[in-house]
Amino acid sequence: MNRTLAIDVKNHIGEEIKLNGWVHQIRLVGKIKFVILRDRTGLVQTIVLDKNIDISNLERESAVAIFGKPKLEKQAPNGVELEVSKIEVIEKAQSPLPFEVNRASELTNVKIDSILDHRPFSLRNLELASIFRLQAEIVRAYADFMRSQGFLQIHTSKIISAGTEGGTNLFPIQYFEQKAYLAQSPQFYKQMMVGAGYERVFEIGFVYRAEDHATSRHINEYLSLDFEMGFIEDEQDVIKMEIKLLQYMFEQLKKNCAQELKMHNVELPEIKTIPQLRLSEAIKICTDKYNKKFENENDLDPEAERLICEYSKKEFASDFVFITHYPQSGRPFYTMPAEDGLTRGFDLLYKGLEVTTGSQRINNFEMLVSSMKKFGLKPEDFEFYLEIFRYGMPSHGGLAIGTERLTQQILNLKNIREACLFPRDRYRLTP
RNA sequence: GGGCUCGUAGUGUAGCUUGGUUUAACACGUCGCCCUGUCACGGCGAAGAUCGCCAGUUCAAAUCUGGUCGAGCCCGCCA
Repeated sequence: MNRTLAIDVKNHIGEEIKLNGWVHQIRLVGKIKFVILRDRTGLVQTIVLDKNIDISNLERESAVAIFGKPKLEKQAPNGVELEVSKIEVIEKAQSPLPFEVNRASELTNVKIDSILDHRPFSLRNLELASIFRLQAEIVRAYADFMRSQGFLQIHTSKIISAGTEGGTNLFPIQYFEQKAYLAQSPQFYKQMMVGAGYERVFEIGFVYRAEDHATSRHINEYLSLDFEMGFIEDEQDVIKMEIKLLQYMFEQLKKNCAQELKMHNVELPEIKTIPQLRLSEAIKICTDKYNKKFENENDLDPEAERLICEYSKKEFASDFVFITHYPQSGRPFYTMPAEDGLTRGFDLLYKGLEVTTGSQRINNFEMLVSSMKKFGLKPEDFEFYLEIFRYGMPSHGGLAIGTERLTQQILNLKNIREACLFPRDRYRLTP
């Protein structure tokens, strides 16, 4: 017999059908027994009235086949339930279960560490599973949008010979007789592909940061949504592209993830435009309006990021805010300089957290080489990268979005690890 | 690299400040009995923890001290 999905049960009233799934809940109410079945499409209530059907040994979370006839029933959830004729246990679940998986998280209140220790099992929970359904939609919408704008999807190596952006640490790996590193960004490669003639490219791939921190917003391997575009006027073209991207993405999420958003009590706003502040203005706002003191005026610290987002929400009714005109000292060597020691680099903050870094890049060969030297890098080590800059490199720019951070902020998750299936952090290598 | 906090049944917590009537409590889960409309079902009962580990102080340690292992958070840095 073909299998029917939970979501389709209502279309088979009166027919004998087979359901497959997991035993979500068992409720014994006297001589009536309810078995709630869960499959990938959701829940469906089944009812056992025949006293010859023995379910006394049925365990929650066992994988089962349930046979029976659906009927309309006012008292059932969604008005439909299946009257059981037979239950087959495909594979029994052992007791005890690692934790209560069939309830809303606010009721089970399981700690992130227990969730991650039992990661596949934890995703039996509808609320936890919904995070990754939404994340899949974020990534799908990203790819669809980029393609619609003429971007080519590329896949570049995560095994590299040298780092791109000085500051962050690289994971060294042994590559036969050579020393190699895990890529911290596809930066060089996406720029090279712009110069190659594709003009517009995007990549969805893991990147690796050997940063020795343990916070609710850092993981050492994360999924980076990168794009790079050629023949731009300046960084504003990149910013405009990201605004259109986020508008499209939010529309798609509202349309295709209504259930997931509702499960997390999230109502996505319509993005009209996104305000911009120069870094110097942002610092002034923090100092003047919030009495914040800065030790380093090259960047906003996490507290300042939260304050500026609070300000943006109040003044512009926007959860997002771009910070622009960062000084050269805080940005990577390939960032296009602007007047007064500033750059054409920007960040995007969302609900108090940095989710994007981008910029216009240097496209002139001599300027790039001299910038490299200023940063203490040897141009001869990067010949593979520099070559294309000799042969007519267009003006260009791009950005990178942290997928898990974006997911975390959209769903108001406390910890970024909740937005990552198998997070790699300072101490965790399994599962 | 610097700082702060937490480890108590399968899960989540209380108890620790002020060591002793604690036989370590509560909720969920598990097991048994009852219940013909549950939907966070309900009622009655039961099992399940040498209080992370090691050492110390003490007549007495879940409780105080030191070490150790594990975990969470903040800062620097970053998406």
